[in-house]
Amino acid sequence: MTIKLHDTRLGKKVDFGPLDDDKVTMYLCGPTVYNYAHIGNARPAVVFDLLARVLRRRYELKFARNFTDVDDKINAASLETGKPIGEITEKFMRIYNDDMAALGVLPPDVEPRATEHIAEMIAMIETLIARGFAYEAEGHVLFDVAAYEDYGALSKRSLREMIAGARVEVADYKRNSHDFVLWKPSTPELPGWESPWGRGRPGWHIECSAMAEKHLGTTIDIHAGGQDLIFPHHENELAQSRCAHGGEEFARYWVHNGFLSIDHEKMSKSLGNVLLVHKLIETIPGEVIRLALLSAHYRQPLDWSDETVESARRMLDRLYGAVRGIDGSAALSAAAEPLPSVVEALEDDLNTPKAMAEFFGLARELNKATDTGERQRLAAAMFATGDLLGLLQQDPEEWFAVAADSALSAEAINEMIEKRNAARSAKDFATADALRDELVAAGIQIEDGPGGTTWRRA
RNA sequence: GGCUAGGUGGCAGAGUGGUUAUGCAGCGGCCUGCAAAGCCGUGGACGCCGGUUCGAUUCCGACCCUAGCCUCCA
Repeated sequence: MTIKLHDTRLGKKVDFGPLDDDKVTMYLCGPTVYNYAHIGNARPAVVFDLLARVLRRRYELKFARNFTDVDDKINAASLETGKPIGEITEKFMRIYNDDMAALGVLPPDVEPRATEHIAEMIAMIETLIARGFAYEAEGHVLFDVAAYEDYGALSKRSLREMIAGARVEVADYKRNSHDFVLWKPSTPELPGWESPWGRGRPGWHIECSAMAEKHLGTTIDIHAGGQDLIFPHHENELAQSRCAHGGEEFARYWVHNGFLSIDHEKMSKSLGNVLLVHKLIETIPGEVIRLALLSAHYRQPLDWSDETVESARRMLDRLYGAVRGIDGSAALSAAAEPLPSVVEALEDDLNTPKAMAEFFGLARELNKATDTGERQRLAAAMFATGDLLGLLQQDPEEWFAVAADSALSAEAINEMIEKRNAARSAKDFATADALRDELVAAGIQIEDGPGGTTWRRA
């Protein structure tokens, strides 16, 4: 079985094979660090973290995810808050990594920053000018889309259509309305670097091209990102890189995740429904958010709502419930392999819903098994599968103890359980039930099992 | 308007040219002092109209609807 991926350029699912037999390179467009990441930003981070995990099982992966730390939005934020640009970008890079870590996103192999690759960008722009794909105009350097005949191949648009549908006034220094900025001049108060075209700063698209080239080479295996980046960002990146590299292929597979909506509405500042990961993780376990983001196939649209979250939480309850109370599970998991059917589903274009269905099948098997050795073997497989998915990373007892809504301490709960069990032994069921009702009212569910009484948050 | 994706049972959400997705919720049973969890069983679906086919939710065409993109939003 080969890994299958849906390639945006071809518009279909294809067999994946890297350029190098056992090495894979992958680039993901990371955040522009001027604000907290929202849940929509988290989707590609989580989805492609999972893809990275899946790829690493078979290949030596070099995964790069950049930070865009020079951008007009950052400049605006600096102007607004009066804080230096570097302070803003440092702060939000740190927060971004912390927030993503809370969602089980493993650090990529490289996290290049745009500001540390200015020289590479300038060199690439010079090459583009020298080869006739870019021109200087009024302190700007622009990419000449007319010089690149495959422009539009990725986003499947023709230049003619785009020009016909253009709704924006064209700057008069552009030869063509779709020419895009590679370099633009900076005023003294804006961040800027000396260049052959004067003091200025790079355009957005060239950043990714330069960073991908520097860290992954001229041709990369997988380029990932959100669907909304296909045009213009990825189309432009593709154009720049190919033209700078003598027409060589830029990315062999283009993979894009679908959009996320909130309560069936587009997330936007004007609607006031922007959900920040930083805020969400205060009340929702990171694994719940992660699973919620993986509950739909990555290319499908995903609607985020309270139900989405609650549903993910219930799924995790079921998985954690199966492995609860099994000894030595953590030690066993080190040697265990993830469930083959889960791996297979993930290797089939990251079919996470299918993978979860298979995972639940394993949980059911475990719930049914009575033999201790069998239960340990199955539990080890559960944890190994969880490791692959970035789930089941907590101790099951801790998972069920997270009593966010309960005012009762663990000691108080255990005390009440003892009292209740004493009453039960004495066949005083009225007292026992009263205690249980009290706990339920506090958000604690009692479970009498063969090994004694356990509890969980409701 | 153009381009690209979608429209599946109460909800979420995979998949398939004829045979159980899965999770939650429902119903019946087992277990339990009663519950909860778990297990067993069960009802319920493929936007609309045509076409291909022995047979289509699955392929083809039209239509309706939804979403994203159409110069810097993941």
